[in-house]
Amino acid sequence: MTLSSLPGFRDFYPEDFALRDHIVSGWREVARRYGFVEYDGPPLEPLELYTDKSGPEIVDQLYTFVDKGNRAVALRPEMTPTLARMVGARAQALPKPIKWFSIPQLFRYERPQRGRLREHLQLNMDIVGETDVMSDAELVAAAIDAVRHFGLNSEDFTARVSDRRLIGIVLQEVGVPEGRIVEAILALDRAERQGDEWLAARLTELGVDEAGVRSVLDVRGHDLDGLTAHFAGSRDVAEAADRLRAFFALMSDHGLSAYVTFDSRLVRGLAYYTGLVFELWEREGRLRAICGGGRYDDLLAALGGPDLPALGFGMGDVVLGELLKEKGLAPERQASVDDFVVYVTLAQRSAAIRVARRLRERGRGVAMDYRGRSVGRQFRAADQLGASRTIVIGPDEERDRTASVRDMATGEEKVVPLVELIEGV
RNA sequence: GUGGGCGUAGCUCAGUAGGUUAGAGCGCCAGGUUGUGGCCCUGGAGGUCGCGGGUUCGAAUCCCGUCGCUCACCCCA
Repeated sequence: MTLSSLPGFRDFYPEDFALRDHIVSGWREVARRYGFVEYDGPPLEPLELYTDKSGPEIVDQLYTFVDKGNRAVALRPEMTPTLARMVGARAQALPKPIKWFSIPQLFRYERPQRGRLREHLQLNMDIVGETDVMSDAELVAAAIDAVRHFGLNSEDFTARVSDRRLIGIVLQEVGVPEGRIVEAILALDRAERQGDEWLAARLTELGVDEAGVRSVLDVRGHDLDGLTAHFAGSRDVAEAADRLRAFFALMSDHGLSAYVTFDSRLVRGLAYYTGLVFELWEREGRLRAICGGGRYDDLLAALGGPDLPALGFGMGDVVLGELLKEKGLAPERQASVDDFVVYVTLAQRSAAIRVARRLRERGRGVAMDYRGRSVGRQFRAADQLGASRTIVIGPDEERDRTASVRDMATGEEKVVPLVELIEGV
């Protein structure tokens, strides 16, 4: 048996599953606290759901095949098209804002690397049907809490925030033609990796004159005030900046100011964002973004869904999991057993099983030895399982209807009547 | 898709001027005489040295290919 899992796919051994479950239940808890409700869709979707509206690079990375009914199908690479369809079907009936979350397993055929596999779990939280800046702030707050929940704080990670509309207006101010704003925005995104020279050349290509290019390079990295000061003459810039200021004021109300910073260099690669964009990053490490999202007011309609404003984010379990392991915040193992019931001789086995049953009925996690090994070995097994108590049933205990209960942490042991043992749980 | 590094037991790693049955620690299993764990002692299981081919009398050690992991690109949920 030499079969291994496919590249980029994971086997979850119990200790791995412990981390996965820790993350997933933490996310659920945070989503619940923000008033989001959970939904899910099929992992397998019609291929057209993605080919029609998604970019070619996404289509290249799709897991696709033709099923036995001769349908072209794909494993879902993202959740938004499914969300658009589901919300679309009931758009009229659902009270707004619609606050839904999901933790789908998503698939993408690409080169696996640290923090990026071909499959991952991703928390998706979306708000549909609301444009107020308060929804922007609450969504980012939820994203931050979805990381803070695991014990990370503002020394560990930070949220970079920007606004596509503001950046678009700035680009318009410096002379990018109306129809090429999106291209210029994507160029800004690539410039993070390609450098200023590349950006200058690209902007020139897009029709920006020398002064405009200099202007863009100047304001890259400026804070919000610096940016508005630079374009002091523009009412549009001032207005767009005001929304961001309101956003930061709200983040302060959420008590999360320490986490958020405006970053004019952040634009995110996806073409469909129309306003707020944000990413969560580990402060020091070389890991990828923990999370990314933003406002996409036109996307649902573009996907054939309802014409409703929306915003959302995706947060993968892979990068977050790496980070938790790095910081020593990952659980070592799944919850251990509560009680280990020892039978001293085979004659007490039945009595011991009955005790175990009563304890289980009370909700205790109980384990026993199967082979009647020596008491010493049974204790060792109890220790290995991390039992908090070991309950010994021997001839004396059986006769007296008692049990010897040993606290495994302190080593303290006492004889307790069975009734008390069971009722005391 | 492109380039670099790596690939020996479940884990962390030794082991090259190529030479008889490939090692250690941890972990696992069984004992240490049948009523008590964490320590200790003894024994054991477990490896086609990633896989395939080549060079050689002989390869874990050299060469080629391939797969996987990883890092940097590319791209990004």
